[in-house]
Amino acid sequence: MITSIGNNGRVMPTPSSTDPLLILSSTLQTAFEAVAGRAGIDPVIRPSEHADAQANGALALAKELGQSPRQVADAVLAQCAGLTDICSSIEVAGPGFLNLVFNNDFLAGLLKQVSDDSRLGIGKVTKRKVVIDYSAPNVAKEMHVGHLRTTVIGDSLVRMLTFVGHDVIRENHIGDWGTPFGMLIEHLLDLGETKAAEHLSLGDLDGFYKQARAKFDGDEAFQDRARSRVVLLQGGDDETRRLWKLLVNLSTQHFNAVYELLGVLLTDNDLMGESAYNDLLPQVITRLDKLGLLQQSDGADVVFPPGYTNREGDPLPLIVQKGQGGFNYATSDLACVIDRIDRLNADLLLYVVGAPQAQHLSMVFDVARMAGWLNEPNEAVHVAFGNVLGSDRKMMKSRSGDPLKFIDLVEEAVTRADESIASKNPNLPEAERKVIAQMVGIGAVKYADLSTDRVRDYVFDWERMLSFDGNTGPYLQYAHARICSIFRRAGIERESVRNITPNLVEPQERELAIKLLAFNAAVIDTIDKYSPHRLCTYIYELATTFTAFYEHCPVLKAEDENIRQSRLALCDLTARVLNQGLALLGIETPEQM
RNA sequence: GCCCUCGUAGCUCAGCUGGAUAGAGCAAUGGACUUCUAAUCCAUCGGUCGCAUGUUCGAAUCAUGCCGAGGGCGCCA
Repeated sequence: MITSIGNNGRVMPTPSSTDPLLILSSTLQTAFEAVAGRAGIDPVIRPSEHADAQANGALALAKELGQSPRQVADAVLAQCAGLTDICSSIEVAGPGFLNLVFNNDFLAGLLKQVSDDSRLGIGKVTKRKVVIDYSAPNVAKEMHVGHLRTTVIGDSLVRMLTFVGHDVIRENHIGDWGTPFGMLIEHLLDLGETKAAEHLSLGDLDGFYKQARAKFDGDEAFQDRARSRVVLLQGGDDETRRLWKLLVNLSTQHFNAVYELLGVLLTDNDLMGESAYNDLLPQVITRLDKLGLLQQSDGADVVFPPGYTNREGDPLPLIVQKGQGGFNYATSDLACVIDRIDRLNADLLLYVVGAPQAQHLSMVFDVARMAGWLNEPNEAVHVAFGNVLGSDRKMMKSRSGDPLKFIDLVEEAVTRADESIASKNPNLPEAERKVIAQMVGIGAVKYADLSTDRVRDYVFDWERMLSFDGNTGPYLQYAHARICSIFRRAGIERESVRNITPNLVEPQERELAIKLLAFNAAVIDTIDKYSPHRLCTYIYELATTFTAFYEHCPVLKAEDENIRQSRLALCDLTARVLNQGLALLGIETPEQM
């Protein structure tokens, strides 16, 4: 099954789609075009509160045709005689809307198609080579809540992009280079390698960093040592490189432990730290110079991309080589663009980086375009996210006060989940409960982060994150667990009901069917905007629609065997979509909780 | 001073490719459990969609200007 995306990023309907709204859209388009007497009319199909769907196209077309919207709607309706296999009812309503009610057999047939499809109706898209830059913790620094966002959002985008058929390259651009390493290496030497290794392997990266920083700030002799150590490091001195590598390895071990605990896909193979681009940096300058883009400003080498100004209203430069001759992050970000496009042949570069970097990245992309390194159809996108705020609504900065350590956060979430499960389901053996608590606790943390619009600031709240009510991970997992429980209790294999075409009678059954068939659209929309919260909203709506069905439509106690079989099929498909949807967010679904 | 993002119910958030009466959850109130796991469901309560003007048949959604919050603005990354 192929769902193609047009160059406007929107989904174009294809006959093989299992999305009833798409099918309706392409079918009604013909009717609208017949009335308009020209091609390219959008019927403007939307979900509706007054019917299963509504077509708003008549209102827009009325002016062009010099008729009233209701006249246009009536004319379109007259063209829809052949639609009876899709819609059981079409009527004109209000100022000129077409209210459409789907034929039950049509919906049931689509459900069967989705059920027969291991991809649950999610089509593959035209393949692109995508490089996604996310997580990016700093060596010898603790991962904190800020890293949580980029890591969790990036991981979920990786899963979705891969699933729809893109070739995805993960890059973890760790901060493993630059001036702080002078002081870090000198501090390592002061402590002694063995003691430093013990210190760092305990995961107390911040303590190590702070000690080094304190010495640097208060001790001039140490400052001198640190500065000359940086020179040695950048000059490629063997012993210095060895010590540097030691620091990097100890840190990445810690990162890997966190990634594994979180169930994030990043591994050592994805490491592409700043140091990896070191050899490319001089080239960036020479190439910009050859292109005539390089200018001198206050002793630094800079490029002036148009459209940026500083406080005084003067053109704002992107500094690519400092007055002292050193490179900075602009240089290395430009090297990244070159490397990702030239060496990796990527055509889409995603940067899951905090919103405060917007101007910097925008300038880097502009300079890359000016230099001809980034051309259509290749594109770079800043997948920006907002700050993590405390309950006081102030930014949670690692500097000020006590930073919330990543690992402590996850452990507390798991502990709380464990306590909840123990109290709600005391018969569950402890070993099983521990496994489930891990899924629930970590799922809660991830879902809390993913379920709000990423560009907005995010209020970090223990209570809400771990609450088992409302739009939370545990609620969704619970809906899934309840379905599994039905099958477990009845001793029925899930696979055994997959040859059944459901019979949709009750309103809750129809609602559930329509929601299930919207999965593909939700995933495509989520990817189109790089906004996981859209998928979260869909899954939450699916779960609430399911629980309404669950309350109103008895499954195992259904009045006859056909209804029972039909409802079992609906349950199974719902569980599969919940499971797949949450999997695309990087969240696991326990079978009981 | 300039630029960017955000402003929706008491709280936390959806909705923003313009469509009918703006939706959830939490909190508050009232119901439904010898259960297909009540970690749930149903109902009630709660909103000048920051303000104003404009575009349009139609604006929470688009444009412009204000107000408020946060962020960014030359050698940290």
